[in-house]
Amino acid sequence: MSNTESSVSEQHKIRLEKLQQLREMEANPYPHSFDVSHNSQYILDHPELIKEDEQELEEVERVSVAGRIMTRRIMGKSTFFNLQDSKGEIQVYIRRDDVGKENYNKVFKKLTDIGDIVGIKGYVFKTGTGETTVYAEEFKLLSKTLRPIPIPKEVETEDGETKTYDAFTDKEQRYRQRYLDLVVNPEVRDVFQQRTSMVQAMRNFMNDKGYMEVETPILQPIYGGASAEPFVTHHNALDMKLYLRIANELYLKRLIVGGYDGVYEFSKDFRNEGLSRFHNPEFTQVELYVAYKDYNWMMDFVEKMVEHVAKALHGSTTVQVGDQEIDFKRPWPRIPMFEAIEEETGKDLYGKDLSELKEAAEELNIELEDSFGKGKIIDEIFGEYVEPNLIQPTFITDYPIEMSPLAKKHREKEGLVERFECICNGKEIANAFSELNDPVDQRERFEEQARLRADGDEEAMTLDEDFLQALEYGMPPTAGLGIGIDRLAMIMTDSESIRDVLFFPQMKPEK
RNA sequence: GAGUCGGUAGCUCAGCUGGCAGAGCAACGCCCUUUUAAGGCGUGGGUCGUGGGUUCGAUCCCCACCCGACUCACCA
Repeated sequence: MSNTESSVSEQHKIRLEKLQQLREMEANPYPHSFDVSHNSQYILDHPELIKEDEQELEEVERVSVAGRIMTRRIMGKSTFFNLQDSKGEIQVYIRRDDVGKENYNKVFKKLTDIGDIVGIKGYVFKTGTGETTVYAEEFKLLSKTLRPIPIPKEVETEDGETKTYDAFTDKEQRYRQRYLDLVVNPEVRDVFQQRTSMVQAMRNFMNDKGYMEVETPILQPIYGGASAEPFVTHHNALDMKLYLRIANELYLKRLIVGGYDGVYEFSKDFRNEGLSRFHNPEFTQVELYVAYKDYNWMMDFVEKMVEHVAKALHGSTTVQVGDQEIDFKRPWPRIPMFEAIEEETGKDLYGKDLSELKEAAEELNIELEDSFGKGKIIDEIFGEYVEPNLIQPTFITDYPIEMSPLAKKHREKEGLVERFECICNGKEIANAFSELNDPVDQRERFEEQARLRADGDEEAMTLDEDFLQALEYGMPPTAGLGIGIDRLAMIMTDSESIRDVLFFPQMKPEK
């Protein structure tokens, strides 16, 4: 929307005029700073700040608060309004005779609007109805808003419930103008606070173990580490094609070759695929690689870390997600993939060849494409019959080798690799292997991927010669892990859509 | 990509069978010094998502398109 005369709303025009008037009376509508001494939450939590009736004014501690005017009740020469800061809301009482006639009548009453950001200095008292309130001795406009903010009204009903009127609910508007969503919907601020707490809990957990947080390239000449369609870009000076990473696995493993015992990275990854309530083109994963460990050790680690996260966020191992209660208390069940499939479908697919798998898939009404190999067919059956039923956190272990070109062969079971996924609420939240460190085997796996690509599988991995070279210099036995941060955040915050845990989800432009 | 539903004032929403565009809050003017959806009296505010069509006349009916939500299919 442009600010041309014809397109601004009536209310916008009125505020532009108010801004002009403020400038003419030399009341700066955008001053440079304001000393804030207290926040709303602190004041409400500290009743000793409240002025007692018998107390002299000089003895009372002064507070200065700042924030946005949310509601206003003007009663002539005095006014109550609610001020919202980063921690919550507090009521302010302001009187003409305390803050000055011009300041009150003109600047505050005439030229200040709901939504404007103001600073207040004064003391804390309790009103006749018992509400802790800041009594304003000084009032200062800190930022004049030009657009009306869609502030909802709240009222407490007789049975003590809070009823909200005119809530800002339009999802499209909320996603496009997240800043307004955050101003107006406190539960949205909570969700993002929890997301940040979750990441911090994980970071602390890994730091406590002595693992090192690192940064690896986002722009990669060869994309790898996952099966996905990449975004492509171009470097002008080098005149070369570059890809936005779809994963950072191969770089972190190079660092394990380099001698670190444990490295991890919270990484934005990019996949050029469809959008849905579980998929955003850019999303966050944490990947962790630990030397001298295997996937059994990693299962223990994941259980401990996620249990720790649940406790850090909710003070308990249980989390309410929709109408399900999910309990992250360890240990979690560990079920080999083929056993899980047999349990749900009655079919034992272990050791079956391609034509037998195709037959089984048809009996199970799975639609197949010609390019599907053994791994893909098994994955389809698993995704259809098993995954959606796994609500409580569960490790599915020992995947077919065809699905996992970077995982080490199983030490006992032919045709399988030492890989697990953690499924929770019907979705994968973690994926891990005993990492393949045999450079000869790894080269063969890449070559197999090349054959799959030639047969039409566009997501098959590309051979990364430099990575192979790194393995040829020797990588210790290593356990590797990836956890989908957005997915885990959805579970931990009981959010139905990935858009609700991303500040700025991908949207089409409005026009 | 397919299906369903939606887009009307700053916000939340009505709008009948096609006949001058409505409400509450917000805004504007006046009154009001312990209110809390404060209150009282009064006033203004609209590209009805966009573009066509039918019609004397379209927010309403028809066609196309844009944007979104949800469901389904592929990827985490």
